[in-house]
Amino acid sequence: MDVDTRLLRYFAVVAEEGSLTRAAELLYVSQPALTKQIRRLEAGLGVDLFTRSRTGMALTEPGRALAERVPALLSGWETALRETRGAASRAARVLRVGFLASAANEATQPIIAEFARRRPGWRAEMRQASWSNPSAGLADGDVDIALVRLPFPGQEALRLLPLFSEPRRVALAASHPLAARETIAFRELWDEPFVAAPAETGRWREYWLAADERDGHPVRVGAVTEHPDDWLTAIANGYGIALAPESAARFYTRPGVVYRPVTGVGPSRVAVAWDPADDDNPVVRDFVRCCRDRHPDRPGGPDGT
Amino acid sequence: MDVDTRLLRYFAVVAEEGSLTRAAELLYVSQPALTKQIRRLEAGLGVDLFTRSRTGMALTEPGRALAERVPALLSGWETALRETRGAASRAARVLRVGFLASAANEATQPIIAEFARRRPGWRAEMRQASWSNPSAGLADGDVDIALVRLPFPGQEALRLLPLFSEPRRVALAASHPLAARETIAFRELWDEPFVAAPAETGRWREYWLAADERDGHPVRVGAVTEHPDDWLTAIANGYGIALAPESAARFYTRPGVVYRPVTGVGPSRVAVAWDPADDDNPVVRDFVRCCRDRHPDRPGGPDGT
DNA sequence: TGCACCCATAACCTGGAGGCATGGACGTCG
DNA sequence: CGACGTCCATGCCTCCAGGTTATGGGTGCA
Repeated sequence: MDVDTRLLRYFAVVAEEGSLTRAAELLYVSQPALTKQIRRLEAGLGVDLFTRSRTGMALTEPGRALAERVPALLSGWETALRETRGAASRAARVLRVGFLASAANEATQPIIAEFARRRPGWRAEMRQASWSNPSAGLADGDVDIALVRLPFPGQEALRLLPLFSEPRRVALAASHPLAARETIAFRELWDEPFVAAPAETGRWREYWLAADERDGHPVRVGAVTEHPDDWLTAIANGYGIALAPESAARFYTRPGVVYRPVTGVGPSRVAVAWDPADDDNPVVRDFVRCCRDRHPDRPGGPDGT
Repeated sequence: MDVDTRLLRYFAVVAEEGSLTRAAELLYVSQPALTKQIRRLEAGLGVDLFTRSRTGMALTEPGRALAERVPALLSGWETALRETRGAASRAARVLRVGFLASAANEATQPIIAEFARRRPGWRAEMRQASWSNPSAGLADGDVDIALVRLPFPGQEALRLLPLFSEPRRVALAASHPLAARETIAFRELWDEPFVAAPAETGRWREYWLAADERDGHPVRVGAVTEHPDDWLTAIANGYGIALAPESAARFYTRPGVVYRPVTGVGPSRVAVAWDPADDDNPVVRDFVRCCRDRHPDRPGGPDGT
């Protein structure tokens, strides 16, 4: 009997949630579609996987047996997928470089240029990640190397080479009362609503909300965004304010959004990160060397191309 | 990205064969269908898996990476499938008993009856296997225990308890010249065409062609059959003759087919077989005990129900 | 030059997977 | 006790994926 990994994912979620309705929401499909799929799976196996009741779906004994195996199958496929794509980019002499919007800013261009010089024939494929993905795809194996901002969850499992740090500023709507100020102390912002990263980014989100610099004062979240565009829009619309690296003031400008120096929060550190499995990968090593050689020692001064 | 195991199987065969045309034949689909599927896989992965040429399909480097992983994924799924079905039959108190057409014949009924006595609440689900499957589904995990005829390929990996042996006879068309004879010496049959089992059954097929009792004389195969019905038809139509256990003369009769004693070939041995992993399975042990207790010591004498 | 062998493409058909609306069982609460 | 809420199942519709046959287009070989 053949199955689709999608079907296995569906099954796994239903098994986990114990409810078709809830699982359907998580999976972004309609409940009848899930009903049909699960029944199809059961029919194909010739086995009842769940006992239905008003309280939901409970795994049967054979259902439990299947549920034990499915995660390994799915992650096996994910691994195969990653390996295949990794092999493809190696074969094509492409280094997949993930970066967070606003990660390296001015530093990026010289690093890429240096890499092109050091590795003729190779191409660095730049992939911008959304803020829901603070490792910029490295944790998922989608890229070979990444330019990131520390700290982020999962960084312990990666190699990290810090490149530089830069002060953080606060971005706020031009119409905001504090926008008139030259400099702002962070504690003045404790009660402001913030534009935050998605919740699943954990420590990363905390860091940009400066949760550690609030003396336990709770955070107000006015909006959640994943991309610079939404972020700027949310700030311009006054949904909230946000901390941002100094270089964002040069890279992400928009009428109605201003950046102001802020005291009382630490700087942001930029690093290059890679998978320990690539420690011996000469292309990755070269890229890291490019980063070390080429990161601007003075984070100011955009240098064009 | 989601995939179907079917797609992975397709890919594996194309990778193995190095040719869409040949793979399509093996998979019983049309060549354009395979073309489309493989291209779809490549598109989904965003990776070229093969280089096409007039000589066929050669794996690329990433294609090779995928091909290395796929067998493990497929067998992982097969395992999950078996475990789930096994759990289902345990939960339903069903012992899946595989048997070859004509394996135990008269012995089967008393064994089942004894099992019902010894394990009230349990049910023995009898599954007749075709002759392309001499382990009666045990090798594939489709059944928990099997009544088989020795020898067959793969028996070394199983537990076997021989139950009894019975002489072999020859089945031939009533119109066959030798049908008039009371007894036939096997060497008289060396040049006769035989009705054989499918080639993939290896040693099992050999045994029923009595390849060892021919002094190297080559076998003529007149027809290949998988089921008793085809087998009887082939013999009645004169496509060939065949060896059969003595009990087949009682169980598989048809106008135009006669059975005659034959000298010069060894007897056939019936055994009960199970997976070593089930050595401690009390239900399997019970069934084995039923076999030991209940097999007819005198293979003759049909005893009805 | 014509053929044989591959793979790709085109046109068409069917079934499966999705969506929406609704039904039916059952507990809960006013 | 009846109205409602919460599940999962069903019916109907649409659309796409996967299959088929027929055909095209390279390329080596006789």
